[in-house]
Amino acid sequence: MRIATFNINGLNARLPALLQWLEEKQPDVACLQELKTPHEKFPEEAINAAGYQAIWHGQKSWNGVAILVRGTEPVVEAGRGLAGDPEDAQSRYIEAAVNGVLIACLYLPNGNPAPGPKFDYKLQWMERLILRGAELLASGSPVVLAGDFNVIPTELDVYKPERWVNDALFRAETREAFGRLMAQGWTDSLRSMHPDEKIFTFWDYFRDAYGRDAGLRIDHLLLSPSLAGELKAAGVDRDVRGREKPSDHAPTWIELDR
DNA sequence: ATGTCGAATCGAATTCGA
Repeated sequence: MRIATFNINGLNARLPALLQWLEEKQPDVACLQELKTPHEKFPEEAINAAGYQAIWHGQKSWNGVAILVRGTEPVVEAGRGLAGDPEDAQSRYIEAAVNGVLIACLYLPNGNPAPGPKFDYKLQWMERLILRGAELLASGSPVVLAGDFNVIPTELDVYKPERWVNDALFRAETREAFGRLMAQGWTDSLRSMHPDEKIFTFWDYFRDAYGRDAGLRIDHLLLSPSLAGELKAAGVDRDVRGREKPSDHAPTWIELDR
């Protein structure tokens, strides 16, 4: 079973790129973030024609998440939205059960500029995710937390750490909260398969960041303890970032033995 | 500070968020 996460940065603008990648890689599950489209403008027919069923949580202009599943099996929906703040109108979280695995697709807030209200929102959102993570682990179900976490976990995950120490993606508060999530027992699948490699999943559009390989590793697939032993491979489809009209993220994937 | 995208707007350029 192959599960991928891909911040698409505008689903309708990027639909040809998405369809090409799905056709090439045929992941069993694809978690998408930054759809930037309202619910009713989701390109469901094109995605169905590509062989995928989808559930999504859209929003006008910003955010938006979706889970695509290959084949004819309907997606069993577990929920939209992250509990803990009834005032939160941003579409950043969706869960689905696929082949016995609970898949959570998330788009964690960027949080810049920091400090400030956007950073506060990010940290509060992380606390809510930590609570949901504990619930999911307590359920005993196999779980994958997949998405754009907007968190650079360590210095190995950024091309030039000293430039990012005050950025919301790398600040001490952010890494501390991410560390508390990980301490629940999650496995960082990319890092566990490649302990010492510099691996990036995002390259800014500015200043030819991709050409200079000035990237970040901020897209993650975290595995519950019950799934960690099933991890067979993990990687990044880097070349997708180098194509025409690319997203600023590359698809990131794992292969599970199931 | 810079730079570049996508989406939306009392639009044909500007803003917002990233």
